[in-house]
Amino acid sequence: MHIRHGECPCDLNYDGVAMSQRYEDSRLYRIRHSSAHVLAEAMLERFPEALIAIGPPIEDGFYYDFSLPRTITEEDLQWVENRMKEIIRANHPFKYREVTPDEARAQFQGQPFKLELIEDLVNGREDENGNRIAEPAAKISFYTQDTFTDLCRGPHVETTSGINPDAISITFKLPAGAYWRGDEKRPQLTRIYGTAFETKEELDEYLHALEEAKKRDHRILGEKLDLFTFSPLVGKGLTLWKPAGAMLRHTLETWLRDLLLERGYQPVVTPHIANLNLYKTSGHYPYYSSSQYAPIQVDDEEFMLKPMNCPHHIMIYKSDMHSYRELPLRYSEYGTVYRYEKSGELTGLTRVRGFTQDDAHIFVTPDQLLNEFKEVVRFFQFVVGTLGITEFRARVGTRDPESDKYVGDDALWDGAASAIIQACQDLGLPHTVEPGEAAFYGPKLDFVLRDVLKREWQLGTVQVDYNLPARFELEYVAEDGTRKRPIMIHRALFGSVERFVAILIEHFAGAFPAWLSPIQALLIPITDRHVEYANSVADKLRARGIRVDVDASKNRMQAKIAAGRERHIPYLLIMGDRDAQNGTVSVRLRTDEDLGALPVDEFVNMAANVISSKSLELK
RNA sequence: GCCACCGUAGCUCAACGGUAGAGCAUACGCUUCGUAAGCGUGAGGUUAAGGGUUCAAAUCCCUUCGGUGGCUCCA
Repeated sequence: MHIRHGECPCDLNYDGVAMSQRYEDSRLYRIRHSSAHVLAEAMLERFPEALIAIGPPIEDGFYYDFSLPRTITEEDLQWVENRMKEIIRANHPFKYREVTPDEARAQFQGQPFKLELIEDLVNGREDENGNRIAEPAAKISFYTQDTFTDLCRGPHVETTSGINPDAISITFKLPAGAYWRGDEKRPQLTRIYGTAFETKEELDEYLHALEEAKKRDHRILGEKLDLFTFSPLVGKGLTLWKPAGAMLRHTLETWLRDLLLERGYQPVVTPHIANLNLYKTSGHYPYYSSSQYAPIQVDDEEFMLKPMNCPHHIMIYKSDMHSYRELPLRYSEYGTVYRYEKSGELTGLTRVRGFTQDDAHIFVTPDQLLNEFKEVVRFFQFVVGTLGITEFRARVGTRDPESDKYVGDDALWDGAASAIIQACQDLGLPHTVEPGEAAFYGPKLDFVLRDVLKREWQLGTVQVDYNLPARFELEYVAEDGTRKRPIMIHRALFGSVERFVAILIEHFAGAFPAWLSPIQALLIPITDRHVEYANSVADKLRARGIRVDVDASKNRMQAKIAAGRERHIPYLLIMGDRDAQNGTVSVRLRTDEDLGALPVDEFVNMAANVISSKSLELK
């Protein structure tokens, strides 16, 4: 099945460690599933005309979708939550019953969504959770509690008192719109989210964790740390990087650029617009046209803002004759691209309309494909490993066999997909295979990370492509003198610099490792008469490449320390008379550890060492 | 794009039909202090924009713009 964010935590095995018990088999799962039924019962009391759709457990809770006669209000929600608790306390059993299709149809007269589900079960199309089923369902079953009966396979708790009325909430999250069966062409329903735990303490803990998570949201920290901003006058989804954010970004880019050079990548640079014909040749137009900005008319030609860098790199490849001896040929570029994302899809730095990919395209012979692919995966592992990021999952995106949005013939697709799966197996990389997640030109391996609100975002990607080389008629001269077609690997490790920075901000909660911190040391002269000494120390640190700020304000030292802590600056260097006399700085770490007075050179050596080693520690 | 909610000073928020306020930040003055925020004064807002209702609108209604939570779609 498709795993969408917020659903099915069972497979979300971020660190590859097998979970001791599957979520679906847990008591908590049954509690949440049962809570969804109670929610539906209470909602039907509040809105007797409501149409009911589906209500599954999800990670962290459950939901139920309704078609309502009017907009639901906060008062409605509160009423329903209170009513749910009453129903729970009445201790109604959940009664299971198998029924015939006709009984099912009769039960749900006037409930068109349920009737559609019944027909799909009877005809073997989809089950009630939207999963494809090959055969007609063996049986149709109901669960009934109190006055409410639902089409359902279970499992449930024995009676409603299996749910703790003090450990449920449907008011913690606003209702949302959701399309029937996830199809934007079908009716939009009102989705009520709820959560349930076994104890009130667990619920409170969950709600508290949610509040804490919001504090490390990259949008909040981006404002607080002066990293980036947006302006409606510039345009939504178009990031303005402030000096501190640009410094962070620059540091990341420089680091990766050096790593690329070490690994035999060659830099290339390409423009931000191109003739529409380029994208017609590549197939990006029209396959991708819904996410592209409208063409720009220039004289009698049409140009388009660059939505991806691949065709440009291909034209560089095509500008020369290549020998097999040159391959793998690796072109890399920080390529800024522009994509028209629907307005409701934009989110902070994770989803924007203009972003920079750490893009590269590698041209290989068939023999080289597997090994080169594995090298890219190892490269990704090295990059995130350096940052201490271990929580990600690998997703092999293959073609959806029922969709027509893919180019190229089946044999090539299958060959490419099996190469990717082979590479994962060779590397011992746990992965899921998900149909429908491929690029239009080929299957791919994506590295998916979660933000602080547990939403999934694709970052690094490695894609195998036989199609664009064919469309552009790419060639290399083989050992035997014949012309052969290279295979392309599209790859990005950060994915986009914007999204990667967002994930980093949240991962570190704004307290970046020293080497990434926009300001690495804050110099705090205790009084005005120490400013001169602070400036001389600052010069020494800058000479060793350490990024410093001198707080020469008239604030008290304590206030300067507080400000430095707020900014999560790794090293706070306090200096007063004693330090000026002895040539020392009093070092206080971001962690509040006090290292006492150190000779300036000693501190510089320590800090420079931490920075150059990209250590996650501060000493 | 769709459903819902929201938009008050640079930031975080208050006032919720009756003349727009606080803290932080900023400017100026006082203070010159040894490890989590010294004191004072000033400046800063046609309450996102436009329209409507009302004797009176930040507050109620409509439109547009922007944001948030979802859905859809994606790096």
